[in-house]
Amino acid sequence: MESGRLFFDACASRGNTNMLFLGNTELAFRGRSMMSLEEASKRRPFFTSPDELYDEEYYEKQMPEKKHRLSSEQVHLLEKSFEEENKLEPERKTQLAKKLGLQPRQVAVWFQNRRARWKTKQLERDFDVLKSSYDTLLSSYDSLMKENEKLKSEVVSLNEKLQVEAKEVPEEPLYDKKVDPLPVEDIASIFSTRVEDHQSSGSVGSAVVDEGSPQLVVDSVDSHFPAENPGGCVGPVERVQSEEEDGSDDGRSYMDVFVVSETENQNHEEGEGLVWWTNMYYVG
DNA sequence: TTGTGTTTTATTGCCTCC
DNA sequence: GGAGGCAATAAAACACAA
Repeated sequence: MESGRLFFDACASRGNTNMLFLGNTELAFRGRSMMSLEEASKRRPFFTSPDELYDEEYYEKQMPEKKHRLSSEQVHLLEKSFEEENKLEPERKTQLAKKLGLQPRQVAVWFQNRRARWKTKQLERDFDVLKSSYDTLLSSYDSLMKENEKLKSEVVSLNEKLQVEAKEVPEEPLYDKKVDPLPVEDIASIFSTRVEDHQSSGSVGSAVVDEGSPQLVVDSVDSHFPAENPGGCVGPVERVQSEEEDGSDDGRSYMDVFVVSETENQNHEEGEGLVWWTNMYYVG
């Protein structure tokens, strides 16, 4: 009784004028109603005031059935039908309604609610998939970051080692040496001289140049000087190797030179020359 | 028993399609 | 303009812990 009262109150409070409670028949109509207002009022008189509803006898006769749940068989059949097709054509709707002993409207409402539930579940599934994908990405991002940190610390450690080693070599680093670079033309003249295949003279990778003048021999074994591009500056380094020092007895004076390339297409930072070291010696 | 949270049934209002 | 779908919502029914 109380629930029925509440039901009426709720409908009234919501201004629900579209509902009629006629005995055991609940009629919902709103444009596409199952039964017109005229038809309904022919069958049962519409109650005139809520007070009438408190009369026990009247209430039992007039009030609508409580919301009832569908039986498990009905739900099972509806579920089976939903699996086949989640939309309901009018023909299928009436067939199902007949089969289940329900109003076609109830079948339609059941499908509608079922679709809403399916959609909610689908959203949950999509969320799970996305979350899993996000977690995987996050995990690989984390490991990349760790790897990055590890590599950075390796760089730092190697730099420290380099600094320690730098202290052990000559106090004045070679690359700080101030030299008067030879003009490019002079270098070009040096390297434009005839270059013999040093292999023929027994010294692998070396070349003897211009037999007439003091000969500059480029020892290509230690050289990283590109033979096809001798542009740049050449400067002597203090070390002049004597015959005694290296134990050789070829009658030649040795000197180390370094070459600073000014070539545009070299791979070096702006303002820095790319330095090639080479061992040269004059043939005296 | 009762309070509370969840599920199910149903309504309402809006929108789209024909 | 009617039919039907959908989102939002109400309310009954149900489940369950305290």
